[in-house]
Amino acid sequence: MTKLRLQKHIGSQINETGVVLSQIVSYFENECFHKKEILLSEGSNCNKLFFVSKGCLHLYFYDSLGNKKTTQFAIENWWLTDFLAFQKEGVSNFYIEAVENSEVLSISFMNLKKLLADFPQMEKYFRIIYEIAYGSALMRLKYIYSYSKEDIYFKFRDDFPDFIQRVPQYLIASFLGLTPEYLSEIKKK
Amino acid sequence: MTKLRLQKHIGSQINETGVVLSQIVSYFENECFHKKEILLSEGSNCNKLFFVSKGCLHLYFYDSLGNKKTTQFAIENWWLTDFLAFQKEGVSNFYIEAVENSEVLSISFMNLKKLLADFPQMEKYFRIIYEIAYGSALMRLKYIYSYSKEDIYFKFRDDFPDFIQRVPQYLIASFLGLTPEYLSEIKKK
DNA sequence: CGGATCGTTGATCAACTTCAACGGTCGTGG
DNA sequence: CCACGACCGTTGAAGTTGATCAACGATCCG
Repeated sequence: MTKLRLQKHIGSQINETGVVLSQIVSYFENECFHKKEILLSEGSNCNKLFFVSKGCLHLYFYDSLGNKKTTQFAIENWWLTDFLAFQKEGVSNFYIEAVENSEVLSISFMNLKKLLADFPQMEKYFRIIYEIAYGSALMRLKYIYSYSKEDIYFKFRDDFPDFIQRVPQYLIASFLGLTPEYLSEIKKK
Repeated sequence: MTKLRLQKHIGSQINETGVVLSQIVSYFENECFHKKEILLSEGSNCNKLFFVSKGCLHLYFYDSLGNKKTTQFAIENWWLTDFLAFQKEGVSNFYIEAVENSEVLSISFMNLKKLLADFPQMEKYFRIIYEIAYGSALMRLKYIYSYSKEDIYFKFRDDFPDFIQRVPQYLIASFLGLTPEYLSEIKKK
């Protein structure tokens, strides 16, 4: 049962009985996606928040030259959506696609509001989730401002060695903000 | 009374009586800093969260070449700290400095925990604050990945015209991740 | 007045991109 | 089971963006 993973994760952040936790996860829907399947398209309304219980997703958009740019990955225990669109229930500029066959829990904006109203403890959970996500976004910005692209790659490789294995190189390149060709050149050293 | 600004801001996000709101803001301390004064130093423990009620702060660090890099500004109604260090009550790698003479409300990590325990409604408030902050960090990352430095400057100038006026140019340059010289060249056009 | 601070200018240089071509691998259909 | 094409990584040459460095000007303030 893949909801167990979410239940555990919530339980690790807030103090609640198993009964309450299982009520909470009942607000979520279980969905499976195979590799390359699209969960969210540009131009469509972003009204779902995803929790990855197995597999890997990525969030990307097309820049003005038509290149795909990956800005986020999400693996097990991570949350993903186009947060900007989700917050205002608006149209998204992004795509979300499965990098691997993935199992995902999803919740609609409406149901999330309902969940937060019914279980105010969940405000704390999401406060923590956003806090961590914000912290890591800032860390990423700091890296971008601090290091050359070469160093950024090395840092990433050292910090997330499993990621390098799991995700094709051109996605890594896109995520780190450099071209596949240049990444290839860096790797030679 | 500068706490009024915070009170209003909290009131705009969560539904509470004036009485409760004024209890909430009583957890904060009022502090004033003059231009260039330092609120947080690298190497010191980051145990305070700041809310700007008047003025402007910036968060920066020194890169490996010894250049100051500004990663965040905070003006009225914004929260600022080294969130990574604050979360784990750890040592900071950043400085926070007043760009202008500023009035700030501060709260220690301990008191924030106390506040959240005493007024669980505040979890919602901070959930929203982090949600917005995270959204804007992602937007910034998207800009960095999408546009040339020239375009980033133009976007910034169009989106935050008052900022350009208020903050010296070399800080803008640092924040946008380009050199003052290059920014100068861009402006010529 | 004199110094510190900030913005500007132009020359040189390095980091990184772009483009075009090639080679390997994997999966699918014949 | 083989052959083909799609997909992905690699290579090298040429081109661009933006950084660096040094010098000069302007302004502000004590």
